[in-house]
Amino acid sequence: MPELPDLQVFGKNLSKHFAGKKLEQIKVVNGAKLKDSQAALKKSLEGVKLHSVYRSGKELRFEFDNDNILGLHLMLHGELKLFDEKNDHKNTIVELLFSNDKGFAVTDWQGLANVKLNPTDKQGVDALSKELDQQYLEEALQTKAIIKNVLMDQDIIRGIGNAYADEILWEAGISPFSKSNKIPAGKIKELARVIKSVLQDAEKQILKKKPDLISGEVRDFLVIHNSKKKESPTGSPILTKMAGGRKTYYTEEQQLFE
DNA sequence: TGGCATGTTGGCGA
DNA sequence: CTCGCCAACATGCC
Repeated sequence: MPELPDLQVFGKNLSKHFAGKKLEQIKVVNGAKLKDSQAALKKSLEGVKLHSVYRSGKELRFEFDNDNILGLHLMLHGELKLFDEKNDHKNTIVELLFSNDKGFAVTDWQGLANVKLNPTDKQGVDALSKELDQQYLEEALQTKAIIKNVLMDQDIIRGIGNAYADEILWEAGISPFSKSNKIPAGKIKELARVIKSVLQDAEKQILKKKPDLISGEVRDFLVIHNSKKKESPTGSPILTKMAGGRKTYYTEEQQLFE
């Protein structure tokens, strides 16, 4: 389950491989979760040059020269497989073949990964966008919901998942179970800064470790949401508890506002 | 060995 | 109406 920093790296690497290439063929192998038919995808995209690949929230976007955009959501277990690697792609959802005889498959054993033609953004702002600032956060946190659920709510902030929500809240010194509307302005300011720094730093770490990453995820550098670690960098025992149906990693160092 | 891990959606109940 | 929780989706991994 790649998260935002992984997707950021995938996007860059996919651009490297395929930007400027013409899409020869798009083939739907498992269309169960797709809103668009294979015919519609072919009509909109085949024969058109791929302009660029970028990330938006937890999606990748393939922007074509005719202004059509193919959105890709990998969900929990989706993977990208290049054709010039091994070719036994099980559980394929869709395949894209480009003009240089190369291409990639989107696979998912659970069948949940999906592509969508010209997706519309949810109302939330992207986690790395400049719209996500202290002021936006202050308004978004006018709710009784616990802070971790707000950070993961894609209608409020797009791109933060379970693992990075824990990392961000530890770095900001805020308990994940804090009531959002009880967090003081100073902490919100800190949180706005930390969201960016944690995500950007993670991308740097991934690029350093796996510069060509296009599938899977790198997360052994996570300091809190990491089952191999017993203590935070400052020596506090890492605790776990369920929240929002997910396992939450945190420590007593984080201040609880309620 | 089998419990755990991941995101989204939609339904339920407090 | 708001918020938290749960099931469903279906498999590989340590």
